[in-house]
Amino acid sequence: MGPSVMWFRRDLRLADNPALCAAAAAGEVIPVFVRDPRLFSSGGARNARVIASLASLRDDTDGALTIRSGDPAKVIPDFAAEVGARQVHVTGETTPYGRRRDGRVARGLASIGAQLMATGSPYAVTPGRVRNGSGSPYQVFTPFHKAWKSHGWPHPPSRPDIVWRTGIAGEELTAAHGAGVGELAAQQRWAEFVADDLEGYDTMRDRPDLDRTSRLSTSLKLGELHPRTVLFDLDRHPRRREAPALARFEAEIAWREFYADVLWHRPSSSWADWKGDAADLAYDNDPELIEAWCEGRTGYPFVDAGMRQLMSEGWMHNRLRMVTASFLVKDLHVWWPHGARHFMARLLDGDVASNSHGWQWVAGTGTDAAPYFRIFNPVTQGLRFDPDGDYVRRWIPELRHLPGAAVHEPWRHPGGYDGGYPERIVDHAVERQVALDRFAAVRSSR
DNA sequence: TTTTGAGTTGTTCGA
DNA sequence: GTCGAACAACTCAAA
Repeated sequence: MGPSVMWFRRDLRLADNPALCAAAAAGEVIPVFVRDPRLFSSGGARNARVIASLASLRDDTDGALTIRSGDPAKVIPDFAAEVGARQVHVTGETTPYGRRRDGRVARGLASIGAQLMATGSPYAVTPGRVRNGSGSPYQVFTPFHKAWKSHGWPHPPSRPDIVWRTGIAGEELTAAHGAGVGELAAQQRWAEFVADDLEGYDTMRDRPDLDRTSRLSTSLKLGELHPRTVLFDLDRHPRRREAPALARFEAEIAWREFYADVLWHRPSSSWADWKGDAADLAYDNDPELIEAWCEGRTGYPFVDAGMRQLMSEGWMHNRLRMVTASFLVKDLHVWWPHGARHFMARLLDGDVASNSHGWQWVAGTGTDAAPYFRIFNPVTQGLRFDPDGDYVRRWIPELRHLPGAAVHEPWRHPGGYDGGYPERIVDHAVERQVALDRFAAVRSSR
């Protein structure tokens, strides 16, 4: 039997990797990663993060990981022919682009007498598998969650003995190893989170000032860690005292799986309204307001702090993702894909399913969407979830001279603008009413 | 087929 | 300052 190719994509790990097990079972393994210009064109920080993870994976494969660039539909069949492999193993892909791409790759391979072998997926339960009593996909989270849980998932496979074939020519990795990046770092981060931050997660997760989330989103996105591994560990966690925290973390994983399932059934919902009845809502899409939002100078400290964290870290706390998204959609009257695109360009953990459907939830166009009257007040949210103002001061130097919660309302404090912080670009109370009126107009026209 | 209960994350107003 | 009600109906899922 000849060698087989293991084409890594959203599964940059060796542990709990059924596709890699399948490749190893067939004999010698040649690992490859393809830099697809379609996915590598935007966002320098994201590329750097992927490249750092690849450097780690290359070490873990005894240097065997080969890097190629180009359209996978050409690169992969060429590579298979070059190394004499009849099988290319992958983790199944579920995103709209990934599915189209894999279809083209499979046809390219077939034309040279080779096969694309898909095993598993980046999810505990492969999207499309969870169905309701009448065989339809779920459109509401809670029943999905219940069914998803009872569907169950297999025991994580143990790491196979792999014979890597080294010495295949490829491209150099242009970035140095990133500290704290890669499969081992993700496993360590998960273990640390369970040990230090899981207790109280159910309530603390909402506090951006305390920073008590797992910070595993990018590792899950890149597949340095598989959610099945996480769920398996949670199931076996001994401490009953932490039951609410365990349940909450599991539910967050379930949300990720739910949105992947929703997107799988409706690929167009990545950039179009899932629920069409908001399509005739009047949006302003004012470029100047959008730019102010992107750059974190709306004059609402909590919103701006979130946007600046995104700019600086390529990550934003979940509470801020909701608050900033609500502000763009409800206060600035911007159609959600404008915001979703910006998030995707900046977020290291940017995942089309979670991102688009998180935005649609806020905008009221998605599955199980927030009621139209649920409009976040950026000041109230700041006072509630950043009560001492520490998060705002961390990201907005212009407000560091204000003590405590005063940073949330510089307009109420003498000298509040002495640091050069901008005035509010809109009046929340006014724009909230505008948003409500526009929803009412759509309703009455139906 | 019909019915029934329920649905992530909020805000404001008035008693 | 605290608390409950109103903000709308609609659709989904399951019995």
